[in-house]
Amino acid sequence: MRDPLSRTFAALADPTRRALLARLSEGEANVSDLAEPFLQDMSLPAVTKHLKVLENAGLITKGRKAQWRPCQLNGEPLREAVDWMEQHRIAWEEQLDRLGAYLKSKNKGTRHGSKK
Amino acid sequence: MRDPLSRTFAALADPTRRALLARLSEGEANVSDLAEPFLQDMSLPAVTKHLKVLENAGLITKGRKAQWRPCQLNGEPLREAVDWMEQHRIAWEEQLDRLGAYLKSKNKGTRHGSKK
DNA sequence: ATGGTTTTCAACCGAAGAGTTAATTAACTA
DNA sequence: TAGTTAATTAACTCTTCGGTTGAAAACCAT
Repeated sequence: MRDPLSRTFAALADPTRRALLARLSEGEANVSDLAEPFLQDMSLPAVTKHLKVLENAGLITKGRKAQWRPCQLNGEPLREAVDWMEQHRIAWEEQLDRLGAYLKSKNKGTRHGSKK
Repeated sequence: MRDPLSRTFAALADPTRRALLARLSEGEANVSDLAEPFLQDMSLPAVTKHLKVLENAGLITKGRKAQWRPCQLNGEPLREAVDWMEQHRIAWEEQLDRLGAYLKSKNKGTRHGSKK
């Protein structure tokens, strides 16, 4: 079994699941509501499985109202994933900045980039 | 073949690959440098494959210097992925805000939550 | 040319993913 | 009780993933 961050990213690595999340970011919805746009492409059990993946990743929670399962988005895992990415993306940008500063300082003493 | 966003998330859904990226966010490194911490857990070709996945996702670029392949992080796909996530995470938080506002307004007229 | 490094390629294997259909569960409704 | 709707489970197929080992490629140094 995988660590939470891996499960989050794996869950996001599928366009159908991202579309489900996008739909849920507009508000709660039942399984059949969520499935409706996909039923020409895949079966209902396929959607159920996708929702299970999202649930296992903690990205959604499923309630119960009679025979319906109202699903809600849960943003917390998203925040953690964003945090991980930002941390390294920012480090990457700092590298670029240092490179830029280096190239600048290299041309400082020696006028317009004359060699040596 | 998959869309770029899916490839990015899929590439991030593995702890080895995230560790490789973390290492690269501190600066450029060769394949064998990158592989070194993992060689007790897996073979060198396994690391090569992971790097290939990262490269195909556009998260790293590989240069060549003699027989070495200096790898660099590329943060752009990270930014796109973060954008996608933030967009929906924020929508989710606005839901919470609306819910909070609703609960607040519900208790406005009727003193301390008396029921009807 | 020979030999040593660094890295990749090829072929294979088992496990996990994403889909199917058919059957089942769980709740409501007449 | 019988029927309907919503959703899940089971069993199966096919593909992709993550790893292996062994060989090959590419480059440098003697």
